[in-house]
Amino acid sequence: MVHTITEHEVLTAVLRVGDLDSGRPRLHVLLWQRAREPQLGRWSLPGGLLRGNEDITASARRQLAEKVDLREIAHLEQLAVFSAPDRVPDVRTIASTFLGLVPSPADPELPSDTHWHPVDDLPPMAFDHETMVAHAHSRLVAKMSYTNIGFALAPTEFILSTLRDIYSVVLGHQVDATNLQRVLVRRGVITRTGTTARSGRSGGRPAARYRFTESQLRVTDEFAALRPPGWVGLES
Amino acid sequence: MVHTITEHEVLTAVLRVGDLDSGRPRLHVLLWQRAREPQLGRWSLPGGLLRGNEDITASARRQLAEKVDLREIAHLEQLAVFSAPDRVPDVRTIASTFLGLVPSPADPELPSDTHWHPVDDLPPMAFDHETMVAHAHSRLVAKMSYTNIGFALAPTEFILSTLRDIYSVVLGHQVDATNLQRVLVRRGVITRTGTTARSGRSGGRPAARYRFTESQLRVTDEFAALRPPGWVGLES
DNA sequence: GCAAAAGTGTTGACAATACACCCATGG
DNA sequence: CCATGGGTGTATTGTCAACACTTTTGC
Repeated sequence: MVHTITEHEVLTAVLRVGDLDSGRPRLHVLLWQRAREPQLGRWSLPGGLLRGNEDITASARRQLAEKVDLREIAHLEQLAVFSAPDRVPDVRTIASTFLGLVPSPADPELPSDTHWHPVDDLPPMAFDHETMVAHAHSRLVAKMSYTNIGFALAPTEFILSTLRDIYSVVLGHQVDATNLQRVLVRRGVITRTGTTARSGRSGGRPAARYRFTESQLRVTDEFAALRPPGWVGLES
Repeated sequence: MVHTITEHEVLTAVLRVGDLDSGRPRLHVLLWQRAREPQLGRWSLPGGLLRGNEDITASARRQLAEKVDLREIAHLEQLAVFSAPDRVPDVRTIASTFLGLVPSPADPELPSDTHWHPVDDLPPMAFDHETMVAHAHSRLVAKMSYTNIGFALAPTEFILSTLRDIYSVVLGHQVDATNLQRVLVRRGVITRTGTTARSGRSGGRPAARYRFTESQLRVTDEFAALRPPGWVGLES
C-alpha cells in the first residue's frame, strides 16, 4: 500500500445577519477571494492547515484571528468532515469544518480580500466550499428552533422587532414578534432589561429592551415526544 | 514551523440493543481488545487509518467489514472529530468518529477479540474512546425522539412490546407502549403488516406486527416552535 | 371462567399560532 | 387626534402522558 501525504485543513463558515437597520436584512457568510491557482479568483471559506500543537477548534480560532482578523466569535461549533479523495487537486486534503457566529452590529475591520456575502446569493466558490456553507446554514436553522443560539447573532441588548428580523432572516420566513417574545420568555431564553428604546422616526410606542439570559449554547426545547415519565418542563 | 507527520484514523461506535428477549435488554457497543502496546489489553472502537483512495465513510465501512467482519450496518453517520494533539502517544493522530447501528436480532459472527459491551458498564477503554462512546450514545438518544432512527435498531418485523423495549433501553427510561404506538403511527414512522404474532407463553391477546415504513433516516418531528406561518404538518 | 397481554378511548396539561384589541409615542 | 409601531389577552388547535377500559387469547 502506498503511503501518500495527507494534509488536514480547518475551514469555518462564519455567519452574520447584515444590513439589519437598512430595510432588507440578509444572512451573510465571510468569504475570502483566492489570489493564486488553483481556482484563482474564486471565493473560499477562511481557514488553513492544522498545526501540530493545536486541536481543530484552536486552529479555527487562530486562522480567523490571523487571516481575517476576526477575534470576536460568539459561537463556534464543529460541523462535518469533508474527505472526498479528490476534493482538492494534487495533495490529499481532509477538511474539518466549523460553524462560527458573529453578533450583528459588530462590523469588524476586514482585510481587503475578504467580504461578507449573502448566503442565498453566493459568488463562484472554490472546491466544495459551497456545500459547506449550505451545511452551516441548515445547522443554524435547525438550532434556532430548539436552542438559544440566537444570542450569538443578536446585539447584547435589542428590541423585539430587531430580534424578529434576525430570526426571520435566518429561518427564511416571516416570524411573528408577538409569539417569538412569548416563546423565548417562557423558555427563559431572553430577559427584559427594564430600559426602553426611544420610538422610531415615525412615532409608535417605545419598545422594551431585552437581552439573552445566557451566552452559552443551551438546548431550550427538549424533546417533546418520548420524554421521561413524570417530566416537568424547565424545573429551576 | 516544524512539519510533523499527521495520521488520520476513522473510528466507529457500533451500537445495538442486545439481550432483547432475555428479560433485561441492554444497549451494547462493539469493542475490540488491543493486543499490543500502547494500552495493551484495553478496549477500543473498531477502526483504523484512512487510506488515500477512500473518503471517511467508505473507510468506516471497510474497517468494519475487514476487522470485525460486520457488513450489515443499518445506519452510519458522522459524529465528531477528536484532535487533541496528545490524544494518542507518539504520532499525531486525528480521529473522525462515526455512529453505526445494527438491528437487534442480527448477531453476526465476530472475531475472538471483539465483543459487545454494555454502554453503561464499559471496560477500561483505550485513549479517548470512552468519550466517543458517550458522544455516540447521546446522539442516538437525541435522534430517537425526532427521527425514525429506530428502524436501524429494530427487527424488520416486530411487535410493539419489543419496540417499547428497544426505545426504553436506548432512552434509559420506561416508555409506554400505548403512547409509543400512537406517536409513531401518527407520524407514519411505523405501519401494521396485517399479520399478528402468536400470543406469549401465558396467554394474552396476540400482538399485531409492525414494520418501519422507511429504512432511511428521516426527520419526523419537525421543529415545534417557530415553524413557518400556515404550517400544516406531514402534508401527504 | 380467569388471568394475562394488546390495544382503544378519554382526559387533562401544556405549548404554540393566530388574531383582536389596548397602549404609548411623534408629528 | 391620528398614524404607527409595541405589547397583551384570548380562542383555537394540536400533541402528549396517564390511565381506565375493552378485546382477545391460553389454560
